[in-house]
Amino acid sequence: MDDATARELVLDAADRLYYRRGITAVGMDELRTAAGVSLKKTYQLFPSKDVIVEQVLRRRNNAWTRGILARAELEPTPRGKLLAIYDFLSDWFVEDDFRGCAFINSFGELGATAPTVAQAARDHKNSFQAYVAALAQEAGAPSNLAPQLVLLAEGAQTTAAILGTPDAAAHARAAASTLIDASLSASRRH
Amino acid sequence: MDDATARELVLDAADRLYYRRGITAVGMDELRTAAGVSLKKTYQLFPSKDVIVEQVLRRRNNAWTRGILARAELEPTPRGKLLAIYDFLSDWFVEDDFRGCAFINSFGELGATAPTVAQAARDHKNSFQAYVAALAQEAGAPSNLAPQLVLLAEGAQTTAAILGTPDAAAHARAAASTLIDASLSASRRH
DNA sequence: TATGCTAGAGAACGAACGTTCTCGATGCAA
DNA sequence: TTGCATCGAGAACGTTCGTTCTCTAGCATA
Repeated sequence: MDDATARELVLDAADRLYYRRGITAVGMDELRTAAGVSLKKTYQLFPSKDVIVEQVLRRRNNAWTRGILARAELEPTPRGKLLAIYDFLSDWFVEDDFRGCAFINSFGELGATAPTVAQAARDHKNSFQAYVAALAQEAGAPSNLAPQLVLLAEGAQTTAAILGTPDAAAHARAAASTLIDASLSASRRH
Repeated sequence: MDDATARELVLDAADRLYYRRGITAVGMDELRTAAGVSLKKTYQLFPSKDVIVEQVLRRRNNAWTRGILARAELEPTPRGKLLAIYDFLSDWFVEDDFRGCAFINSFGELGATAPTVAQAARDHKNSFQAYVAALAQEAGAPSNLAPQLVLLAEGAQTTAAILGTPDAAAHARAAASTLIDASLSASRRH
């Protein structure tokens, strides 16, 4: 088996299992079975479980960014692109295996003891903040709008995960729409 | 030593350690040292670690409710009481040992494998939702305001925890103020 | 066929966990 | 003082984890 495909098999299985059950709950033995890659080869490709976790989180961040961007491309206006974030969340929340934001979950699980996990969560949230801030500026809104929209997205993810219902996406979208309108009309007044 | 005080010592120490480092990361041996209660006595008072976790979460929920209510009592109007939520968060976020919402963290850590932990998180979030909904109704707002305000509070907690900065409380408060005003003026128009 | 090489299955290892057990010390009733 | 119950410290137990090691089967090459 090719090294590259083995790497991918391991990371795919790790992502699925870690997201569904938590990182600590999934041992290397179970990962090996799910990936179909021997333990020996796995340790040839990755020096430790920590590194697998790190790379899984990096892939998750890329997938998130791609998903958000793909949804935004369907919308012509900055306002539409901002609201597309919540449409993206809405689609995600109804998926069978949705279990919240992987970064929030892994931060809660390992953030206090594993600095690389905490850093990955910070990086992810910072890059999302930057994305929203760029869109908000493009829309002509003052700089305090973006952090507010981010809070709605974060809150929607945790609420949908814990309560197990997807309603939070619609609530977040409605609130975001209100905040955007208020922000733009306020900036027009000055 | 009195049983009641021993119980309290154990739960106090467990709460502190679990919150700071995560539940799985804290063993019974460390808990015993921190609490100053022997392992034997601890297992006389609690049948298992799971039960300790359960009671710690219950106490956390009570403390949260008391804190929110105490802040609300300082405000005469429903609108003020709603915004007091974010003042409460603001005070909390700047505390040295703030590390996010214990329920979100423990849900991320154990929600997938420990049903009682997942249920405790659900109960906590539901009771908070109900509290906000009652206040919003008292303020004369339509029923879609409360879930939006809740999302801001949840998002602020995770954002402040992961980024390590307390700014999220102020952003949430400003957004909440905007949403309340928009909601009340909209309901007056109908 | 003989020989080296690779790779996978799973045993092995040391550490850490939750939980129970042992043992010696202590305090108190008679 | 003696006997007895209680208690804490920490050893012990069985399990699970991450990681490494062993052993065997298969395969390419001479």
